[in-house]
Order: sequence, then C-alpha cells, then structure tokens
Amino acid sequence: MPSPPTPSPVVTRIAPSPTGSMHIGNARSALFNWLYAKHTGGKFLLRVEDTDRERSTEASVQVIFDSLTWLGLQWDGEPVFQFARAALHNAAVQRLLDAGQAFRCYMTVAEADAAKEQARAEGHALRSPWRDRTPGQMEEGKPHVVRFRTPGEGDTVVEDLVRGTVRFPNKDMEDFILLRTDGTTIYNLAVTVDDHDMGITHVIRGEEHLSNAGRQTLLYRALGWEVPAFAHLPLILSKSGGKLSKRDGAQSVGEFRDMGYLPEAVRNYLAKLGWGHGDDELFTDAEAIAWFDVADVVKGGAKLDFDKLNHVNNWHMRRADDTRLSGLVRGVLEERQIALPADVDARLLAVIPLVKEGAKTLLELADLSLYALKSRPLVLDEKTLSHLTDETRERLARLLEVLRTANDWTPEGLQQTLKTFAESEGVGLGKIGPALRGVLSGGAPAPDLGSALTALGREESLGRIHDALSQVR
RNA sequence: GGUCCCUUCGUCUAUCGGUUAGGACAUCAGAUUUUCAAUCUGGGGAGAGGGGUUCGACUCCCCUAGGGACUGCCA
Repeated sequence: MPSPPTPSPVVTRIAPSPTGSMHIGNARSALFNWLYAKHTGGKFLLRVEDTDRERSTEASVQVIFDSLTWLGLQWDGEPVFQFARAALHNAAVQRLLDAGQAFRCYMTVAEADAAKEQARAEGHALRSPWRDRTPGQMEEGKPHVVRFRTPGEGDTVVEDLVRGTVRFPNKDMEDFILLRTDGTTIYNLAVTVDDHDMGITHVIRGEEHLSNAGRQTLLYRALGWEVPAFAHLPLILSKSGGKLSKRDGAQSVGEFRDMGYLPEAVRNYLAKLGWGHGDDELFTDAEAIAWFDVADVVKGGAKLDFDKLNHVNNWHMRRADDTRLSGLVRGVLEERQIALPADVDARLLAVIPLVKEGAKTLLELADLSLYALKSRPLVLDEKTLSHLTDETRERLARLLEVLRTANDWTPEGLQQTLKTFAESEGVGLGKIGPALRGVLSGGAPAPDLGSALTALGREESLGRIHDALSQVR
C-alpha cells in the first residue's frame, strides 16, 4: 500500500522584541501559534528580536520568558536570538547586492525625506535615484544604506489564511532599507532570513504586519526561497475601539497575572477573542487544541471585555485544584503583607472550596477567604455589635449549645441545623443570621452560614461565638 | 495624502443564498435570601447606509460612511 504523501510538519513561531513588557496582543499571537502547532503536531519556536540595540534589554528578555512560561506556552527547543545571527543577515544582503536585487543608496536622511515627499506628489512610493546608478569614486567609503530594489510595476500578492488574497501594488512600496548606515540589518530582512532558516511554515502574527508580508514576500522571492503561509490576526482593541493603551488597564501579561487571573483562563479567553468554535465558550486546552484552525480566525478587531474574562476565570477556578488555588491565594495575601496564622494553608484549603464559586479572580478569592484566617478573639465591626442585642445574645448562647452537639458538620447539615433552631426559637433566620455572620467573620465577607461554619470547623466556630458573647459591651 | 484590512445585539461571536438571525458575557425583571456572590426562570437587544445580482441576500458584486494598520536608518 503506497503511503500518502507526508505533509511537511508545521513550524510556527512567536517573535517578540525585548523592549518592555509582553503585550497581551503578542500573548494571543503566541497562543494561536502554539495552538496551531499543537493541533497539527508541529513545533512552536521562540525568536527574540533584539536587533534594536538601543531599546533591547536583558530584563525584557526575561519578561518574555516569564510571560510565556506563566501563560503555559512552552516553546520547543532553544530560543533564537536575532542579533546573534547578524552575520547570516549580512550574507543575505550581500547575495541580494550581488544579484542586483539590492543596491547601495548614498542619499542623506534629509535627501531621502525630500525624495519621499516628491515621490508621494508623483503618486508613488520612494524610488531611490541610486537604484540605477553605479557608485563612483566620489562615493568610495561614504556612509550609505542598502535598499531593496522594489519592482516598479505589477502587484505583490499575499495569500493570507485569514484574509484571503491581498494584493499590494509594487509602485506603492518604496525601496525599503535592508541595511542601516552602521551596517546592521533591519526588521524585514532579518525576519525573512530567520523565518526561512528556522524552517517556519506558518507565520501567524498581528494584523499590523500585513503590509510587511508584502515586503517580505518580495524578499523571499529575491532570495529564491519558498514563501511561508501567512495568517494575520485581527488586532485587540481598547474599550473605545482604538489602540490598547495604558488607560485601558491591563495590556501586559504580567498585569493579567497580577489581577488574579488563572493562566488557563487567560488562554481560554484569548482564544475566544478572534477565534471561535461554534457556541463553545468555556473549554480546556485539550479541546482548544483539538478544535483550533487558522481558517476559523475571525477578521474583525476585538475589544477586551473584562466581564467576560471574569466569567471565564470563575469557570476555570471552579475546576482548579484547591491545593493549587490555596498556594496562589496565599501568594496574594503575602503580597498584601497580611499577617497570616501558622495554619494558614490548612485554613485556606478548608475555606477555598466553599467560596470559590463566588469569586471572579484570585484577588476576590483572597477577599472571600480572609474571614477564615482571622485570629481570635475577632474585633467586631459596628454593624455586628449593633446586631448583638441582649435577646440575640441569649439566642446565640442557646445556638452555641446546639452547635456543640450538631453531628452533621457540613454546609447542608448546618444549614438544616440553623433552620431547625430558628423554628424552635419561633423566629425567622433573619433574626439570627446577621449577628451570627458578624460574630463568625468580624464583618469581613463570608459565604452562606452553613459554609462559613464548615470552613471554620467546630472548634474555631464555637470559639468565635463564645468570644463575642463574653465580650463586654 | 497613498496602500491595505475590517464592519451582525452594549461586548465576544454563530450563520458559510432560503433561520421567528442562535449562543455567551453584560443588562433588566422575578425566584431564592443571613452579607457579597453564586444559582434558577423570564425579558429587551443586531446585520453601518445606498445601489445592484437573484425567485430569494446578513451571506455575492459595486459605491458611500465609519474604524484600524502600514507608510521609521522600530519591530
């Protein structure tokens, strides 16, 4: 039986530049590349685009690693550093120069600016006068850049996996620079050489690169290389529909982490932003990987919606392991520099499963857990004190005895116990609840009473009630 | 200015020529009620505008409008 032709394995990549934080749009590009690689059984590579020596920093490189790691998007193999490949980039430029596809341009910046303006007036992009001039003695040793000899006519066609056929008139693409005056290469050239050398089959990136795809296509052809598949993702927009800015709150991966979102929730939400699988809203990584296809990416830009993210995060917290959540919440509390009891881990583990349904973020989960971490005797708030009338105190004293012997110490069991107690007292739960809640929590947020008691445990619960009753008014 | 891309409820989206245009978040009303949530039930809410093509258009084509990207010796 003849074996079917083996399709070339998919290789994707994320190529951030280390010039600050890892932008959320970049994170989504990473996610889509990762999903597609996983879906096809291919590879997902990381390349650090550090050719801008002015702005690239060591710390930012670490931020990229940390962000991707936190997000759970593990890249395959060693990261590639673009600057380290400078010699390869230069060799490619030399090839282009030798083939007449590129040329040395001796225009000064001012001359180039003027030429651009004139070209614009004439209805086309910059064409350097040096594209058809041979440098003479005068130019020997003079500073110059190397530009690509962009075809004057025809169209450059990009077959984009999400946008379809996109046509760029060559006359509107300038003779873009390949090599700076200082001899270092520029983005479009470096990217093309690196993507080719790394064997990238699918370039999946933000829409801001769509027009670069035209220039890069020209370079691939000039270098005699096969053009990879392109897929340009719609942009993530701010609430007002514009570019994401500081005003919109979170723009970096680190900020999402600090706001208390789980990485799997961020993956789920980001995946849904610009891609969809029917009516599926909440899903696991395994499902996303099974379902993901570049062809299903939507075209329009999407605005960040924190309400939806909260909902997604809540869903993932519900199904998250409680020990893991306890550790994360503890981290939040430590960051807040809150004094924690010695048995904080045990207490968190007891309370988190009972309150996490009502929490949207780890920060809220921390807030909801706080009541269980207080040390006796609790300081009661004004509201609770006002509930503690003589009548209520006597009632709580009787309840204390009931709880001492309650045999079903579970949320449901205690709920029933309280209900039965209220009936025996001939009052509604409203006569007991607020006071009991305050006595147990000291005024901090707490779940329903059955759960609140359960999380505290019998000893702590009885102790807190007792403390309040013996407190002098 | 030029080139390119985009446009369905407030938001994210489904629809791939024939649907009462579906779902989710948000919102509103009700239920529950011991706080905040969560939960349950129900409601309102959309094809930017104008031309075509077609028996029939959200879906295909054109124009207009609006939004965005690029137009760097940044990436």
